[in-house]
Amino acid sequence: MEEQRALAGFAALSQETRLRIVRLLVKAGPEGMAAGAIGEALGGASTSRLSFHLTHLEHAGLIRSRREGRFIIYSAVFATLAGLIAFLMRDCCDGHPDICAPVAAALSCSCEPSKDALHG
Amino acid sequence: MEEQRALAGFAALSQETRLRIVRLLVKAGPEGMAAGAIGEALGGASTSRLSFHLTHLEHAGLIRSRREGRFIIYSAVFATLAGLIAFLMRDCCDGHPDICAPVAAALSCSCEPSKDALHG
DNA sequence: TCAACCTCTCAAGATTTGTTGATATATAAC
DNA sequence: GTTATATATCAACAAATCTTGAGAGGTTGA
Repeated sequence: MEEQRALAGFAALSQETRLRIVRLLVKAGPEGMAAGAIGEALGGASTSRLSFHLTHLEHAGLIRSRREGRFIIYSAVFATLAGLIAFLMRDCCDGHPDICAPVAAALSCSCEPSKDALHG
Repeated sequence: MEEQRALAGFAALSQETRLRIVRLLVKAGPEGMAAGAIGEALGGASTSRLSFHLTHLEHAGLIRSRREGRFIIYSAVFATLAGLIAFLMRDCCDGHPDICAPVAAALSCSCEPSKDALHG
């Protein structure tokens, strides 16, 4: 991932509504959610506001959309999330994995609900 | 990590100069770098501008500072980086690790220079 | 104490970003 | 084909953010 793309990604995640949308879609997985359902889960954002943020996120490559009948379904793009993390941590610690081990630990923890020390 | 802290973190990372500073300090490791050295590496940002962004990053908890004589040394706070990633990916995929595995792969790759598929 | 050095603070102006309300497009049902 | 549903677009205003330039705080060594 190049710098400009990473900047767009972090900027997209730096706004309350958008961060909530991404987290919602990360939980939802590949199936995704309809725009309306996202708006409901977020508790009543106006459609124009929601659309503004969804467009912003899609343009940043963090989410993607597909049409299903009247609905537009959004889902998280995990490759972009992975790219952001890799960009941030690339060449970390000058090749001393022990230093950034906690970062890796935090992530594997998220993927395995049983070890929930960091879930609270 | 709570939402407001995560938002502050992503906002801090969403600006070109600040993202470069963080990546520089991630590479530098716990030893860190003096403010002046950071400014030089970034290629001539004015001291007030540099100080503005360093303060912003420190306030977001992404970096920390210590004084050494005339110099102020900044270093990355890896726990905060870990927290951001964990916050973003928490409860991902409704408990199906296979879906977000690429994210974990991207990170472990960063920590082990030998597997450099994502380093280019 | 003085001079040199390193870094921070402040105020003003320019730029970017987010919200609102009205309107437009697309699909589905009758 | 008309109406209802779902979502996107646009323009205007409000608010947050970044840069610049001037100046001030500490620290060191003579």
